[in-house]
Amino acid sequence: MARKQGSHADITGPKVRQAALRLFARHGFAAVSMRQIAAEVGVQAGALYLYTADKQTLLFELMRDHLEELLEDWQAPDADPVDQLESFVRHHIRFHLDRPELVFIAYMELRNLTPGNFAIIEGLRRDYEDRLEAVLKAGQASGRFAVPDTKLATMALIAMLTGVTTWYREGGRLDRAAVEAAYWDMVRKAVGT
Amino acid sequence: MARKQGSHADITGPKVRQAALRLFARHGFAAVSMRQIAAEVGVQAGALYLYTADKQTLLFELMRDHLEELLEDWQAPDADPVDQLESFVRHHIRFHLDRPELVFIAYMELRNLTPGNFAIIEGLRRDYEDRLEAVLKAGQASGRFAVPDTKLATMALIAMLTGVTTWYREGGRLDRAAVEAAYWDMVRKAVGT
DNA sequence: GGTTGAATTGAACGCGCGTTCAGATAACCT
DNA sequence: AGGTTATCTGAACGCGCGTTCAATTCAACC
Repeated sequence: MARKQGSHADITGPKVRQAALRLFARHGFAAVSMRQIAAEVGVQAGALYLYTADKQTLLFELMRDHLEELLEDWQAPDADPVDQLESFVRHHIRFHLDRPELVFIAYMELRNLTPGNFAIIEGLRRDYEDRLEAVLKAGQASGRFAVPDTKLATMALIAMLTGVTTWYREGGRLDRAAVEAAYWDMVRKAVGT
Repeated sequence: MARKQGSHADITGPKVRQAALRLFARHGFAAVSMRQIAAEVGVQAGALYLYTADKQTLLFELMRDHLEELLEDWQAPDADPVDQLESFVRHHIRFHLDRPELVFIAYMELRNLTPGNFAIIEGLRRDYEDRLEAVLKAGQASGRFAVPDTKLATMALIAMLTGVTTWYREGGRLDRAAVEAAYWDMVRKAVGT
């Protein structure tokens, strides 16, 4: 059987990535087989290789696309460092709460990347960290912030904010606006502003 | 060959756990085989089953022992909430920097636990979170702290502090004392004290 | 020095893995 | 209607997996 209705490639391709995303996030890259992904898509395992070179590439492209979208989606606004920081915090929380599975994979499956792919992903991640550090440095220089060390503060704040995905549940005690506000309150104080 | 020198059980047992710890942390539970662990110990795969019921139990006991040690190692001092919080922060950083591999496993391999084992580990983790939240609640009640939400603040602070293991390297730009001090400074400010 | 038993080997079990590829199928084009 | 081509199947490849267990080895004991 093939070509049952319209062009299947435009449908199956995204389905493969979506199934891989779901399964990798739930069970981990190494614990998921190509046959499981194929079953989720509704296809035999061999057909997956029309849409990805191999399993490793499937993982790598999920992570790369995620980080590239993250980088595209936020630019520091032309404002003072405090407003820039608030913008960063609110965007980070929104973006991450919208993509819990991608966030999970991008942080957990680094060690399953080949060295070459790892270097690329790590570079993208560092670009993102540098964006935040630039804001902190600007604020520190202008005397608006008082952080003990901008690099350490960058890592500390990103870890704190990203952690929201580990506990936040839709429909829980706090809604997104409350979560955003609470994190921003803590970040604001932590940097001494 | 057997019993080459003294009692081997006392030596091989810990070696098995150590090898599993190292390999699970480096490559992930699902990506490590019993044969790899055995090779690291210097033994055939079958011999591992003298020291563990199965691979799952090996993972579970590493995580359980780690969390139980964490819980045993810190009790809130009889002091005001600010000092309790400082004690918690400094202990958390020290304890985690001393055991980066266990920390990594305990946070990353949760999804590879069977449901029963997962429930036990999650219970231990919640006990630890409750310790911090109790401090925050006490500080909030006495007016020393001003956090937006004690549960959210608990999760935010633990995520921030645990993140230290992802970037800290021995012999790097900052030593442990500086790291401890910097995190405490940010935590102190974040809770509004 | 013979016996015991803890410690380990090494082979075996059935199974699923990632990946390849020749062949089948069905939608499209002329 | 017939040919073309994108899409997918299904079988096959060699390999390593977690786990079991009879047989073996050798330090310790009598």
